[in-house]
Amino acid sequence: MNDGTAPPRRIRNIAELARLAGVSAGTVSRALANSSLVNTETRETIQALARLHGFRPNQMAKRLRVKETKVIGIVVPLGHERRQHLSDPFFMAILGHLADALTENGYDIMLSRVIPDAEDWLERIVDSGMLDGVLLIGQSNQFEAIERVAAWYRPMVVWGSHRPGQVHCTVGVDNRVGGRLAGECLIGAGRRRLAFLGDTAAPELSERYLGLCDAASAAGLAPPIKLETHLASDIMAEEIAGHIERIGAEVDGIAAASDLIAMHAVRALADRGLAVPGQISVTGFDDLPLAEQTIPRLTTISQNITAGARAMVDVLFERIAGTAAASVEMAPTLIRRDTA
Amino acid sequence: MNDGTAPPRRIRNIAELARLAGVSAGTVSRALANSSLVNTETRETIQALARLHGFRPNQMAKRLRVKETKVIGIVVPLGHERRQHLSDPFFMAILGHLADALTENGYDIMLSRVIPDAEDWLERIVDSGMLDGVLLIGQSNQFEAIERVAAWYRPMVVWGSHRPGQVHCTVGVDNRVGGRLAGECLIGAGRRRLAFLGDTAAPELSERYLGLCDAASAAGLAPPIKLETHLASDIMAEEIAGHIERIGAEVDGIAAASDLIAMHAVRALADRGLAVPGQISVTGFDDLPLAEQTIPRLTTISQNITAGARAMVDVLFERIAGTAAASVEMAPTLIRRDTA
DNA sequence: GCAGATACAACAATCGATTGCAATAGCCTT
DNA sequence: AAGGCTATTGCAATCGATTGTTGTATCTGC
Repeated sequence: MNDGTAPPRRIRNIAELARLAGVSAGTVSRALANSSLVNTETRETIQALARLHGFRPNQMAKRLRVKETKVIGIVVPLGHERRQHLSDPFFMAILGHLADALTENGYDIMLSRVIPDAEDWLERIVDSGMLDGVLLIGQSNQFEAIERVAAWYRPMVVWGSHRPGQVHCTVGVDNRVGGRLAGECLIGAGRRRLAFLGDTAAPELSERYLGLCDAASAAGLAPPIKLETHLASDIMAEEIAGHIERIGAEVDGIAAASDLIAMHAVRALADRGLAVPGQISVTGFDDLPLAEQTIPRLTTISQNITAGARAMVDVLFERIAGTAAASVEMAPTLIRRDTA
Repeated sequence: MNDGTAPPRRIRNIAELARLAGVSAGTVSRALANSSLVNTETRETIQALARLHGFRPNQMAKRLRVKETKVIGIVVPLGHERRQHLSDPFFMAILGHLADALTENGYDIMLSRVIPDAEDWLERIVDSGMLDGVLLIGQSNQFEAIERVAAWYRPMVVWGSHRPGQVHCTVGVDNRVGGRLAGECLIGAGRRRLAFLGDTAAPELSERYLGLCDAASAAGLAPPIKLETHLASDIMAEEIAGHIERIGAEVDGIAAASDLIAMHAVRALADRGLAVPGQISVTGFDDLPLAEQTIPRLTTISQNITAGARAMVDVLFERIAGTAAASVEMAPTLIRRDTA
């Protein structure tokens, strides 16, 4: 009655609309699905009626019936990190790309940040009946749990490291090579006393450390110091500051486990009057868009997040379709900028 | 037969488990829900059986039946931005906090990044039957669409500006005051030729610009120049560089619409040999964790994202419960650091 | 004018759980 | 011993759609 458009009375289900249209529920369902089984005329009548009342079929019911939810779970396990780091820029970057790719293909996204305390956390997610597939961002320290589930659940792809013989399907860069690249860069810049800044509980990060060791030993240097750092950004800052304070002049080259850590390190070094790259060189890891905008610009190892996200989605779809698509391992590259 | 634990034969639904346990489906349902209606002994038998077979009831079916999905939609409308900016650090920061608060309360999160081309994009989300409530991050240029839906859909809370008389419920800072604070800071630093760097299509950002104008006119200055900038980070960089190139010496104070924009601006200024804050002052907006880690540290307007996210969730729950909770407007504060 | 094909729509089963109600058995009370 | 409780469990309806099967006009060709 308001502006020509008729009563905004809300319709709650197909049955009601069917009654209104004088047909059966089945016919309405087919009409809304644009099935050619229903007469063009009635089809249009019904669609018009639906539009008029702003009716949209309940997705929950539909999905229950057709056993396809069109929802993909994106899960971030925070095993070695009680504190949230959903706001970690790397995660955000990859999430953005995943969201793009999934949305394009008509899938919705269910986001879970999980603190794996319940032991069967992954089973619970995978088995909820709400998801057609799962993308795991990072292995954290949950390698076992992931393997266990991967043994019977196919549509799952994990961002992280690939260990020979593992069951679950991963997409990621060769972290060991990445670590080596960082080391070679530092050594090439004349640095001899190296340190690794990060948390080695996660396999990805531990591989990077090993790569750094490879480079050091190839150059005949002592194994790099390991400086543990949590990933939650608030404590990270002071932890890093503490490390820098402590190791000060003992170290002249820092390979950070991520760009974010590298940024904090550069900041902390500046606070203590240590010039980067004048006195100390620093490398990051990830090559986030941000890395190019800092002062000084970060020298870093590129993960090609865009391609990685795309690969994860492609592989996932293949697995949903039934193909047993294999893991993807990409080559990291060194991006040389200002800090090393 | 593998290690003492019995056959891993998978059970697909409650009926199957019921047959196995020799009881009816209803009893199994109650047993798994730990209802006191079922005998303690049988209850435990059933639970043990479920555990043994790794059975977990289908959530889709449950949720259809009880008409409560325990899922909240977090939606980012990209009306004035075709390109994705899910990776925008501000969005990521608030998403992290929202995820915490929702997960704590037993809710799952459905993430949608929407390009509102379909006209009824929001109706479609809200009406899908998949969500108990919706959190909208930013109004973009979709004020009308949001108002239209808010007229009949209660459990929705929007991060953004509150215009007098609007229907939909918002949580956010007073952006106009924030803009004024930025302006006053720049003027207090002796700057007289101001510019606003950002996209004024979104109401939040436009308010910030107006606040900046307030400050300028109060100080008897000419209205600040408006420099339009897209929010997608890849084009943002060159756009900002272009602006800086063009306006160079004409401007001595820049109020950026966000911390990210401010960072890019500082970077672009450095590239052109303009010292910050020596020759030009810059302010950001948001006070992301990052703002403290850049070199030089960003002077910025704080949004208190933590409190904001918490407030959004609180208000949303009240609205889900039926209370008509009102909008929340927080006061922004100036965080004085190095850039202005 | 009739067999057979065609087009359309109604009927009813199904997806997998939840839950009000009815039924049964065992126990207590008087 | 009969009536009344209580503790358990089974039965069946329900949530809201989808879809295979069946039924009935209408139409075609001969």
